[in-house]
Amino acid sequence: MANDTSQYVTIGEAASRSGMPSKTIRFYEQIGLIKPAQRFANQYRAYSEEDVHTLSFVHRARNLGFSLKDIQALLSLYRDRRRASRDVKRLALQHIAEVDRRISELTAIRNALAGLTQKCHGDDRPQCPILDELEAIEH
Amino acid sequence: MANDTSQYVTIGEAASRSGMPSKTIRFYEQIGLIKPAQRFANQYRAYSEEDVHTLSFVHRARNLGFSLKDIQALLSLYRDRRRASRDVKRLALQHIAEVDRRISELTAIRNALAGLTQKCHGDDRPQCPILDELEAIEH
DNA sequence: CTTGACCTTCCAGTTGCTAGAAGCCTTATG
DNA sequence: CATAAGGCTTCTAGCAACTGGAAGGTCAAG
Repeated sequence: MANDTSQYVTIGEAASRSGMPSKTIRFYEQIGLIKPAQRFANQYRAYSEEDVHTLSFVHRARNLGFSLKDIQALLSLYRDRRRASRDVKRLALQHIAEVDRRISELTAIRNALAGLTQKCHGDDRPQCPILDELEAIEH
Repeated sequence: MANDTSQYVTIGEAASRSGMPSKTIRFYEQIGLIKPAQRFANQYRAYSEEDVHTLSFVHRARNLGFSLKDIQALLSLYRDRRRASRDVKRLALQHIAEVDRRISELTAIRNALAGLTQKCHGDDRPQCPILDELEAIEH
């Protein structure tokens, strides 16, 4: 396994090259996101350049917030030579819309919270509008 | 249970008044976030005004994105008459910081994706920079 | 020859629910 | 009075997307 000119690397190498923990790689294999790795004679998983490549692809897509389901779709588009960029773009645009939704949701939350905290003394006095407004007694 | 003047309501009522599904209320009880509900003679869960109140509190806090762990802390501060607003404010500020982090993360993602999609024709041609850059071959 | 760093498998736990099965309780209607 | 609809009960299992740990095999160096 100390053969630098070898085509194949162990999962640890693949992990550090792709930026994902080995555990995650095994997990992806287990759930069928990536195809079962080849094996060395000693049963260790063996990854080719291309495999590492695919792993990086997955890693990047995850970093962009694509779900594993999305990634499955992206991977099959990626492997399909006759893929239409239309499909890829549609997926990406959908994802952007989703992310935008999340952002505005979080922004609303953030502003609500900021408003509440501003009204809270933050000292030893027990009075705190945050709890009071969370309570929101209607009477 | 047809007694309108009763102090106590069933889980369904509590659910619609607090805005949470019954299932979620049972779940919160199960994990110990809220204390076990009292029971009617027929074993149905019985919720007082105050209980419903607490449930609304939890619901609001969830809507503000507080984790159940945070809410546990908020609830105990809320129940503690000698609570200092300092503690509440600290929790809220921490949460704001967390939300801000999430927002900028998502914004970065969003921008990266927007950049990629802009370069993608989105037609029948197989060429798509989204996949290419996700790939990010270094050579 | 042993140590330590890898690797293997399998199982459990995380967060915050949600769905479903199987069965009891209550009310309205025929 | 039977029965159907709806709400309630418990329990179990599943979702995403991992992460951690146990128990053990393998390999290179000292």
